[in-house]
Amino acid sequence: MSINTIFEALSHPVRRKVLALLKSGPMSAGDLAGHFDISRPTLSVHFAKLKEADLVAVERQGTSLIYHLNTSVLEQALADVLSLKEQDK
Amino acid sequence: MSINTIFEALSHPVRRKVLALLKSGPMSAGDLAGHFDISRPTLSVHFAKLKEADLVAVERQGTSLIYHLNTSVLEQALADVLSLKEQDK
DNA sequence: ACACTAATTAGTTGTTTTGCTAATTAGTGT
DNA sequence: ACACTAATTAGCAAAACAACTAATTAGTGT
Repeated sequence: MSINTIFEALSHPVRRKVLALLKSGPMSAGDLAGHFDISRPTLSVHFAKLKEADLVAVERQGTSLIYHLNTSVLEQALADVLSLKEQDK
Repeated sequence: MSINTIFEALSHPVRRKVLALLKSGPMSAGDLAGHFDISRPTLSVHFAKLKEADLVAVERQGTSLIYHLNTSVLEQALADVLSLKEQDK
């Protein structure tokens, strides 16, 4: 998992807000969508980027997809920034 | 200083590398340029974004511009992410 | 004033990202 | 099998970003 992927994921306000919302606990895509003014498909692409960076995990619950914050990945990324290391360029 | 500006600044690998280089101490634009394969004007724009986010400070020394890492701003930004707050959207 | 060096700003171009609507996949219930 | 709900993927247009070259600004020395 490249630190670039993580920073790319963190670079958009909507995606950071998603993480902030998930901090209080897992939520379905639909519940998350309720907090934004953008279309569901657009939001879905944001979810995909967070997933690609491994910042969130998904689990299906019936017809819903439940998103969880992957706290450890986020914290590791930040620790890396504090020491300002770059695994790759 | 918006957290969005800071994240936008942190989102590019070149800009993160600049911060990493400045971690060992202040450097001139020219010295920094020696560490990259991109043109000076392009790099200059990267510097401007770091400055806009207040992640670095600049000081003129003769004909050179010396860049300093603004450690406290960086650390505050990361602390904010750890708590995942968003000052603005 | 002129030349020289350091660095930035301006203008342009190609690429990447974002966001939309439409279409598709997946699961549940009848 | 069909309808219904949840969410994603596909395809496309608009906006934002990054890179280049050329031109400009700023400082130093002659």
